[in-house]
Amino acid sequence: MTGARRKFKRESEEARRDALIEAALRLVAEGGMKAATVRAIADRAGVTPGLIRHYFNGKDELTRAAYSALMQRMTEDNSAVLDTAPADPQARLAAFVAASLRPPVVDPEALVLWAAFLNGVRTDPEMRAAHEAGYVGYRDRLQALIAALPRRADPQTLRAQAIACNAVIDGLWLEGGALPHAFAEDELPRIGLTSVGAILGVDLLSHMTGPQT
Amino acid sequence: MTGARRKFKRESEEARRDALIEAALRLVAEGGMKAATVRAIADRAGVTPGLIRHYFNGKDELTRAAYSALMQRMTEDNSAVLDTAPADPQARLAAFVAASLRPPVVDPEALVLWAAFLNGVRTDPEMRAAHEAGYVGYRDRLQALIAALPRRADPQTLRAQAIACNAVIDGLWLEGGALPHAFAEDELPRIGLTSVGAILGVDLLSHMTGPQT
DNA sequence: CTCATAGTTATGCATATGTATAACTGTGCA
DNA sequence: TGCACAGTTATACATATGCATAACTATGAG
Repeated sequence: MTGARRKFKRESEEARRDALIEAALRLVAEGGMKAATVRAIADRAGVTPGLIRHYFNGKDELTRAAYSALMQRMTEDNSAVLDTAPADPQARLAAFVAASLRPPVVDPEALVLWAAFLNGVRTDPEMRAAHEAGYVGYRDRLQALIAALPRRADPQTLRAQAIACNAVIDGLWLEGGALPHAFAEDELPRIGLTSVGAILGVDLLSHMTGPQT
Repeated sequence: MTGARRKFKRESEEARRDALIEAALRLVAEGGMKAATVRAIADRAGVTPGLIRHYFNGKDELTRAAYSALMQRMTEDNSAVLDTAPADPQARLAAFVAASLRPPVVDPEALVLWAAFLNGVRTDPEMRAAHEAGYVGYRDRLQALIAALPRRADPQTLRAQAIACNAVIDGLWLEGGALPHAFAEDELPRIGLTSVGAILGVDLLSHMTGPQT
């Protein structure tokens, strides 16, 4: 056996960071945080462990970067629906709620990732900040959609209703990820529209469109 | 320094197993699965690491036992309410739903534990079985309460509605654990009763009782 | 009181993990 | 072409982790 040194190709910083983050997320999704060791991550990304330290100050920083990327991806998936949504406020809200309860937002892998990072989010201030940002961003969008409904509601109840609707949606999102086979096609969006409609006192179910555009 | 051997007291098998399980759960709740090492668990339980192997075949078995204990405790907390619940079906269901959305069922620590064990539940067949048992147990109780309501509903929609209500409740349970400060006193039960009532087409909110008996 | 046994501790080991450091090499530039 | 540097690899190290084994001792039976 010749002790031949491994061949390699130089890549841009962005490409390498993305590859490492993606490898970390995949490993976490497959086997929990425990499975995402520096060696496993490097192997999955096709590099050697030392390179992680070249692009990140340590494993913790890579973990934080991976979580930020996850949050960003999820919020993007979700808000993209508003670009093609109709103008009618009620239909618009219905589209947003339904999109939050369908793939790719509802996804077993996303749930596992969320759970795996939960403790870090509690503990690490930076991860906590990233989480808060993503959470309030989503809730603000939801609240804006609710505020646009043709009805009268004072700011206080508006905010309370936004929290309530967000809770129902988040909860159903969790259930959909945890028990993918328990729900029939479009059953989750239907439950969500029923519940959110009940909280707001409007009918959203009739505005539900078929499976994503 | 005298190499004095540590003093110890003999305990019953049950006491030792309980202590080790409790120590493991506390550590997981505080720092995730990663924090629950054999040494840390033994230290927290006031014994030395070797003893874990005396009472469990390995760390995995202790982990499984801890999860089973957790599931058992949670389902007990929840079903205890039915013992003192009123006889009227509607009030009975309302009491059950509300209890599921109040402490001690809703609890940040419980959520963290749930998340920490999620990957193991997916992976390990035994943990999966324990989870399924607890889940269907809860859903069956809920479905029985729904079936007792004075209205007509065929078995198929009954089951679908039970799943939907369960999803809403679970979701709100999650939110309550994740954001303890986001909800006012009894706001979570109120949201839950509103949503479940909407799904079933009955009024549950008027049957809500004050904070737990 | 004696003593055997099972509960408990102490020690050691093989492996895994994160990180530091040095050696190598592909790549753009003069 | 040749060179210098940043990207990449290889190696080493200190510590942590789960597990095995042997030594010890609290406790109950006789």
